[in-house]
Amino acid sequence: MFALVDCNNFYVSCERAFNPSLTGKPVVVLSNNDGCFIARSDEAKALGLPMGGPAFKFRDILQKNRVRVFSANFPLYGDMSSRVMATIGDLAPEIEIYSIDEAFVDLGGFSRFGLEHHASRIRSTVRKHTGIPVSIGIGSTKTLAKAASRMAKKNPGYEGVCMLSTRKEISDALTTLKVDDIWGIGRQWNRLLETRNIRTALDYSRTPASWIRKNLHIPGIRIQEELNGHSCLPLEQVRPPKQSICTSRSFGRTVISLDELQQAVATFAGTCARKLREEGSVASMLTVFICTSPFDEPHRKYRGTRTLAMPRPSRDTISVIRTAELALASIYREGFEYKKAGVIVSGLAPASSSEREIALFTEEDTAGNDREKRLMEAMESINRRYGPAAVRIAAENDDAWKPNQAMKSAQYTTAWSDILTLSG
DNA sequence: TCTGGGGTCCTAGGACCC
DNA sequence: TCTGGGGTCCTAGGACCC
Repeated sequence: MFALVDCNNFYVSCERAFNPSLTGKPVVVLSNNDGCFIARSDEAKALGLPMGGPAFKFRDILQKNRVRVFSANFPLYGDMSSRVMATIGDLAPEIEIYSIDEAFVDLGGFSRFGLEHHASRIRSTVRKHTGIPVSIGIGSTKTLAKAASRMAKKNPGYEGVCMLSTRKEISDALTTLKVDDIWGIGRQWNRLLETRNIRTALDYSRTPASWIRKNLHIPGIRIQEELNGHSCLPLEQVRPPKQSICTSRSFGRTVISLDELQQAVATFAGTCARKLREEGSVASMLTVFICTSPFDEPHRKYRGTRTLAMPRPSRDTISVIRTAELALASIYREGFEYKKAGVIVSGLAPASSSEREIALFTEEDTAGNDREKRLMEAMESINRRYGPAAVRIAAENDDAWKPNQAMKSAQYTTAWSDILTLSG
C-alpha cells in the first residue's frame, strides 16, 4: 500500500509555524513580484480567493477581510520541507519526495501496526516536530492514495487520514471524485472528457481503453489502470538525474534594452551553471527565451527562443554565460517591452563522464578545462565563506530587473541575521 | 500600474541515414 | 506507367504536475 503525505496549505503553514498570531486568520502567500496567490489558508479559500488568482484583482476582498498577505519566502519553505521530509523518513524509510510539500511512502512493512494507525502517528509526529499539519491518503496505487489524501483533507471526520481498501470504499470514493480532481487530468483533458459526459473518476475508470488511448495517449491509460487498482507508477526512492535545469524570472518592471536583458540572462545563466555543479552534471545544450507579457495586445507580443550547442559539455559559469549571450543576441528584437526571460540547460550528463571524454581532446582543451574547474572551485569556496555573490562574473547583475517582494517574512531557519529579528 | 517558477512526458514533423 | 521501408535524432509545441 502507498500513502501520500501532503502538507496542508504548505506555504501558509510555514508562515504560521513562526507567527502563531496568524492561526485562524485568512492568510495568503504570493508568487514572485507579489503577483498571484500560490497558497491560501482555509479562511482565505472561504473568502473566494482562487489559487493562481492575481492579487491586484482581489484588493478589495483582501483589505475588507484583513487578509494577511506574504511575499514568497522560498528559502524558508525549502528548509521547512527538508525538516518535514526527514521526519516522515524516520517513520517510513521507503519514501519518495514528490514535491516540496508531498511525499509518497510505501507502508508495505507496517501492516502489523495497522496502516491507519501508523499514518496517524506520522501525522502527529510531523505536527509536533515541525508545526506543519499534513493529510495522509492510503491506497493500493499512487493515484488512489492521492484521491484518498484529498478526501482526508476535505472531510474533518477522517481526522487527517483516509484509507481506501475495500472495493466499496474505492468505488464510493471514485463516485464523489470529479474527473478534473484526478491526479494527471488537467484543464484541457477535462474539457474533452466533459464532451463525452465523463464526469467522475468512476466514469473515467469505465471508459473504453481504446478511446482513452486514442485521445489521452499513454498517460491517460496509466491513470485508468491506477484508478482500477493496477499500480503503474512505482515508488521512486532515488531521484533520477535531472534532464534539464531552468532559471527564469518575470521582471519587476518592463525591460526594453538589450543591455538590461543581457544582465538578466547572464545572471540566470550563472545560476544555471551553479545548479549544474550542485547536480554533478554538465550541459551540452542551452536555450534562452525572452518574452513580453502574455496580457499585452497581440501586436506588442513577442516571444523569442533559441537553442545552441555548448562549445563542449560544461558546467563552467563563463562558458555558460558566453553561450547564453550568443543565443540572446540572435533573438533580441528592438521595440518590445520584455517582461520575462529564462535560461534552460539541457542534454545533461554526469560530470565524471565528460571528464573522461575531455581527456580524448587536445592538450590545450584539457588544460583549459582544468583551469575552468579550478576557477569555479575557487569562486564557490569564496562565496560559501563570504556570501552568495561575494565574487561573480561582471556580466551578472540583478539590480535592473529584480522582482518586487514587498511583504516578505524573515528567513527564520536559514539566515542568522533574521533569527535576531525574532528575538529582538 | 499590477497575472510565478521549475520540472517531466508525449507527439508530430522534418532532416538525415542506410 | 513510375519513386520503399525502417530507423534515429532534433525541434517545437502541448499536455500535465507541484
